[in-house]
Amino acid sequence: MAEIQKPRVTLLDIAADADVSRATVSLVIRNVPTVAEETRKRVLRSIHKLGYVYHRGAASLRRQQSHAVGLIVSDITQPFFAEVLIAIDERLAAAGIVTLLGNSSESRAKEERLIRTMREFPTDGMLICPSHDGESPKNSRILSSSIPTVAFARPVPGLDYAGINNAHGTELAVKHLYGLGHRRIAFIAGNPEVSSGRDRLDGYRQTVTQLGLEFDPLLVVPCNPSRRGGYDSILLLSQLDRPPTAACCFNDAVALGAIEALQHLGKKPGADFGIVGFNNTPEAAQNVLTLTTVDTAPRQLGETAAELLLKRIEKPDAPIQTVILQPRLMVRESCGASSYQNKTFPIARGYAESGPE
Amino acid sequence: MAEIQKPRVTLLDIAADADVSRATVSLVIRNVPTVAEETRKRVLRSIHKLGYVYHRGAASLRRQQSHAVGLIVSDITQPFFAEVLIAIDERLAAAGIVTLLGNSSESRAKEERLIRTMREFPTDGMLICPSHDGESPKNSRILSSSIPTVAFARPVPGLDYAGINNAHGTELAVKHLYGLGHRRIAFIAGNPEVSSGRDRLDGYRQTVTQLGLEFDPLLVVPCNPSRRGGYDSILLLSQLDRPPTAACCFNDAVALGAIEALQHLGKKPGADFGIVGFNNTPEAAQNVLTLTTVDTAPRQLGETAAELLLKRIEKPDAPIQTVILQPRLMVRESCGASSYQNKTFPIARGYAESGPE
DNA sequence: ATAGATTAGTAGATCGATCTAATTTTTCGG
DNA sequence: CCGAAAAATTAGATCGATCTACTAATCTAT
Repeated sequence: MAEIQKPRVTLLDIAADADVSRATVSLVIRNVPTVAEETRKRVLRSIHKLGYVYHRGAASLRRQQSHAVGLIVSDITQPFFAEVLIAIDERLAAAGIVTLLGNSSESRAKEERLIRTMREFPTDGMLICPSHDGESPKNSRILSSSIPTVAFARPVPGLDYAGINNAHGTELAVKHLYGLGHRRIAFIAGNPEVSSGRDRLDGYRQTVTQLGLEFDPLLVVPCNPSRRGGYDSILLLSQLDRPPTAACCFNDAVALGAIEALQHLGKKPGADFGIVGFNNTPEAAQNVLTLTTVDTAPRQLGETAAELLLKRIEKPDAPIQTVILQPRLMVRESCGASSYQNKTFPIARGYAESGPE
Repeated sequence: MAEIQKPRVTLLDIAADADVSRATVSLVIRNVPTVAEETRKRVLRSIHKLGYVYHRGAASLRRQQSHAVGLIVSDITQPFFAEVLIAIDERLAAAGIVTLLGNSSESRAKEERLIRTMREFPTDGMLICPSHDGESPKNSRILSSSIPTVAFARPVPGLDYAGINNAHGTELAVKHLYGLGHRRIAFIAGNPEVSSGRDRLDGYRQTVTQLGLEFDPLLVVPCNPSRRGGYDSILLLSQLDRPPTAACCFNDAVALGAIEALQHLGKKPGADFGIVGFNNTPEAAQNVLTLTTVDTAPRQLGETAAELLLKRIEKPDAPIQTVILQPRLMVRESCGASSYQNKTFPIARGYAESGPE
């Protein structure tokens, strides 16, 4: 069944078949209007007949642009980044650009290797979410030294940047809880050493102060940014002399872990205790007690980043741009808006709807 | 600060600087041993001095191979696929191959577009997890018609295939539950129309029969393969005249939803009711009640797929190969091995460990 | 010392598409 | 029907690295 390795069909083959020159075929392919309608049709027929496949590589070499960009993400297994990535890919595909993906796994060494590979490819530009310690000057030098590059989710000095207003996110969360009557609000902080964690903590601290509440360091619990981290943090907080009545969480996974811990302690999340998540990942809506969370609009972030890159490629010398997206609060059940205690139980649905496998 | 767009440094520039020919520089770059040590050093010095960046595109054109392969995945947001993808990427990177990622979002149209783009690029081969209806003859014709291609996770007739033994996975799960004394075991089935769902259901049915248990269609509940689906399915099952005492689940998300529902109904999962998941995603271990689950070893799957592709590229005419990985059972708490009711509570850990953001 | 083998280095063609500059063909006013 | 302008087409150079085939230099062995 395996066909014999036939050599690639090239412009020259088409040209011979359609009885025109290589150049004319190229014009037809690129839809240049100076070709007579009749020859155009003849060429197209030959292209179809011989099963011609365009060779981007060759075109890139001559044109000095590849219509490919590199995309380096720090951890592809995170739902937030997966969404960003999809949005970037879709936006760039719409502009006729192919995306080369690299996953740095938060490793600086891998990141460097990826950057090198992508420069060699060569790509017309790069999108990067730097690995944790990405703010070192050494890295930014490497980045800015060559092709158009845009940072997203985590800023890099000297590069265009698309990010979200993390501080505003926690501000929304805290104010929401305050509005529901909570006066002791914990912050389950994740890792406050990465830029997103730092900014979210800042937002928490400032808002608490602004609302005239006491800023109590005991209410700030750093944790592993996972379900387990959220679970453990609630246990810790419950042992305080003056325990909190609500918590805003570093991300949705932490929030879901927190909910689990509360249930375990016999508390009713939503009714007895308010929980706000961060990111609005799909599981926030799928959870049985749906999660009130800060929607960081990953798809919009991806689209924005892609657009910044397209602009930068077009005008390499334009001044550096920073776009910060404002998150919104998604109010659901985990703060008591409508507790699941009163909810009618759903009936099992069929499997027609798609979802994770 | 923006440097002036300087034209690319090429072999010719290096050659001029090191006072040798283009060809010699090329030999040095490719580490061909026929170059005298002294000239080699001189050339390397010039390369470093002028900041030369290798141009893969140009090399690919001449060599007729790109050292790039396409990777098309049906849904990158799923943790299982994200893991597979990382493993593939790492294995190929070790072989000096760059991966072009495409996400088809389970859409046939996108998949076709991606295949075309990757053929144009051109890539030396492709790895594909076909979108749901990927077993149609039309698709397989497109795939097999040109470059070396390997399917993974979902088979495509006529292509090399790396997959997991889904039927054996549910067999392990059912037998484990049987061994613990369960005699009415439900199967929360996800979507039995995709190949993985169908195979898992087959494994369930055969094992149940083999063990001499009654195959009761009421115990098979198709559902949305999400937490919500698992939750709803347990509610449905609990209303049966003769409810089950255990369930094996289509995947970990379903299993976690099921656990949530059991807790909600006042049952103690692990003690009163056995639950087995599928895939061994990170959340299975991170859950408070750790999940007994079928480990499908996504990283190993990825590695295997990558290796199949490397072999296929090397020998395009070798007979088609299929590698099926045998899953293993990860015994944790959700079947009563050691119920979390007796577990000491963990103390909150610091944020030194890395984890999802 | 010299033929023959080995080692080191190079000129020039080549991969496939595109660009430039030129040529051929067509159109059309007078 | 001529000649100029416009339209359609093309030859040949080019992008950057690699390959083939060849030359030049050095080394052996008799």
